[in-house]
Amino acid sequence: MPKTEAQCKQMREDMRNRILKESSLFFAKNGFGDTKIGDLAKHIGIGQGTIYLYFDSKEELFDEIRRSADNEDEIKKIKMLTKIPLPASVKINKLSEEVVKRLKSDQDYAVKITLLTQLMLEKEDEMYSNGLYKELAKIIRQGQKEGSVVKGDALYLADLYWGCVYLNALKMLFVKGYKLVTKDTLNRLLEA
Amino acid sequence: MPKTEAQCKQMREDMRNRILKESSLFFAKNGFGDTKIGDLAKHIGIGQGTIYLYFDSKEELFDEIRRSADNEDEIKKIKMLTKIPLPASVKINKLSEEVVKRLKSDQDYAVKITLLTQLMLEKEDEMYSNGLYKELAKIIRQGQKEGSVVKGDALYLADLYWGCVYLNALKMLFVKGYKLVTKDTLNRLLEA
Amino acid sequence: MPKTEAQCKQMREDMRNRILKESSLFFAKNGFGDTKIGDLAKHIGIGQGTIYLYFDSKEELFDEIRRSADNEDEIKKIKMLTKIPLPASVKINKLSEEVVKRLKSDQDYAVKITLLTQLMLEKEDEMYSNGLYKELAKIIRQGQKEGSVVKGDALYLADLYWGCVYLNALKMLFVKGYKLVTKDTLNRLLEA
Amino acid sequence: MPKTEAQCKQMREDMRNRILKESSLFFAKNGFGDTKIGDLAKHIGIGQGTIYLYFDSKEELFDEIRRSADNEDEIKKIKMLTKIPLPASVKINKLSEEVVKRLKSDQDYAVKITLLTQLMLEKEDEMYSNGLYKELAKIIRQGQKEGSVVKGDALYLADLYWGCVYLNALKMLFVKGYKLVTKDTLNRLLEA
DNA sequence: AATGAATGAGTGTTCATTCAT
DNA sequence: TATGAATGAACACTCATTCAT
Repeated sequence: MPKTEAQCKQMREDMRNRILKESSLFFAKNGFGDTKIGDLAKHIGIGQGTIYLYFDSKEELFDEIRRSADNEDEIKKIKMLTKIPLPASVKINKLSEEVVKRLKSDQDYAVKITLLTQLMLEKEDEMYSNGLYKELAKIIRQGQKEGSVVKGDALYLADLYWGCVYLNALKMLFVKGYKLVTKDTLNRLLEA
Repeated sequence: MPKTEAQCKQMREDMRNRILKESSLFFAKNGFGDTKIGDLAKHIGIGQGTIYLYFDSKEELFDEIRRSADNEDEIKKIKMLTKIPLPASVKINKLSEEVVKRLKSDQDYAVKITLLTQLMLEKEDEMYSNGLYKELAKIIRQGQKEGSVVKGDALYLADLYWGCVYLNALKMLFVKGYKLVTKDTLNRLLEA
Repeated sequence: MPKTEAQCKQMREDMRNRILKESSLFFAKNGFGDTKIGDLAKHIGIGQGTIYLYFDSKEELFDEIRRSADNEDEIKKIKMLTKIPLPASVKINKLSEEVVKRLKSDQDYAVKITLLTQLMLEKEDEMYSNGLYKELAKIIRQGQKEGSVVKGDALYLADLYWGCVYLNALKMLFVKGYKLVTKDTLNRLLEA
Repeated sequence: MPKTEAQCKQMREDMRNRILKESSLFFAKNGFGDTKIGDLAKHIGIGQGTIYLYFDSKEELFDEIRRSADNEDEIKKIKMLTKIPLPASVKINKLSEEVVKRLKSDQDYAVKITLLTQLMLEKEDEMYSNGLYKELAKIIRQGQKEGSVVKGDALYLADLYWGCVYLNALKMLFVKGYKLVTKDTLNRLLEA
């Protein structure tokens, strides 16, 4: 008799997450067309067929990865930051600190940022309606009132900031020993 | 009516350039794997076979496009700028002005920047030895001596600057009606 | 410059029909699951890819074959026979004669009958509402009034008749040198 | 509580027969290629692996099923009928009666007949040397001498008779609520 | 003994490349 | 020279079979 049902479910969940996690790096680096299921399976260390036990098709796997990159966790975090009664300059510093720390320590974060941005680029017109953009723009506007943030369209500045983050995420994935952006440089993008 | 040999040669050259030009947009946007020869031909408005009269393979076409993106023209321009006896702040302003103007008016320029950066990302360790980086770094060092440019590793700052340019190129290709970076914002990336 | 558009269209139509015709024998004999696209292509003498220039998938090809087996030509023929003012016995004799003649000379006819019947079997409840059944049933009822056809439910008798035709079609495909049913035997299935 | 060896053996035998019985319907309806081991297991209500505890491969299972369909029981029965000193018309009537009764009451019989016929069709040239054909042919010849059976090649008439039985078996499997052939109709196929 | 997740050989499908016209 | 139908190698996907539990 095999494992208990709970164990079984757990194992399935684990494998599914493993595939998602390992695949996301591939897709982020190579895109859809240049990612071969065979390479993917070999890299994960499983049989090709196994992937199809958890996902209906390569496309579904890709979509699922993008969907999980597009989840709300990041947005929630920055939303919370927005609401706390602090000067914008402190909020921005906290944000930059967090971003740099995670980019440095967590490859998954870099992957997520990369996929998120690529997704945004393809959705064209939705770019400025993205949650991250909108929340950061709020802080920027607060900072502009407080005089700590440079003048200019808030979404334009948010785009500058997140763009820089994206590029650093991308380069963390591609360039071995990349010299990551510093908290101060990120802050300076917005500082008055 | 048989054309003269010169006319013939010209026509061949024209078609070859047309294919290069039209393809580069596709490759810049979709990458290698997601660009299909069939789609390419349809977009250019020629038969699939025609492409193979001018290029041996998809790979050769891709390489040729990257090679032509990687040519020395841009580097020469900025090299000349480096050598002129002017304050660094003026040089940087001229560079930013030129970059913004061309990004705005010339899609080919955006394509070129995009391909160039993607090429660089794949060559990993060569990143900081790229000509554009090195030339801009010289100006940055000059500016740091003159006190007009922010402190910090010159290549790190050059990376920040060109990264921002790359992102704007990318978004010009993807996002319809994208609000391009201004000369002043670019300058501010380096300003003390 | 390639052929004229009309020629092109004709060639495409020819190839499509060739694939349909050659495939139908395979599908009729082996069913869907035991028919391999590779074998099919080899048998037709074309590349595997060619099939996909004319049909979206193996399934679509299969469906198309069944659809073309299910067309109305046969039903129209027998419908015409139904309407002619003749004794039922003569009509039945004409029908049997025609069927036997075609089974003998035309493998495509045997394939058609085979596919048609298999299709009917899968549609379960529609069996007796099939056109061939209904038209033959009319003649049978006429014959029963005239006293030339055996008593009993007309559709039941039509089923007996067409079943026998189906089996002979099937055996023509499978058994080399099969001794085909005679016109007289077919007639006798219905004779009083 | 460990069972006795005999119990164990019995259980194995039971499961094996269960698999054989349940599978035969699938194979008879769908053929080899369209029968998936996964579907089979699900239908039987056991794990896929279990099938492989009783059979070495899908092919072996299929062969075993055909072999058990091809066993001699049926032939023995009709052989006995052949030998009894009765008029052919009575023998035929008994046979038809038996066949109709079993088709009506016993799905396994329909499956058996179906598989048997399909097996025969694939063996091409052995068709007329099949035991059922040969035994029925003997009765037919007896009947022709006695004047109760229609003239014509005995094997040809046997083929007509068994073909009709096969079709009814097939339709019992496929068509819900199929109106089975009657004893009288079967008899009439051979009657003078 | 029974299970069903994992496997990979085999099959279906795509697409870069060739070639007859 | 230009075309697009044809090709087959490469890739996506399925399913018979294995195996850890």
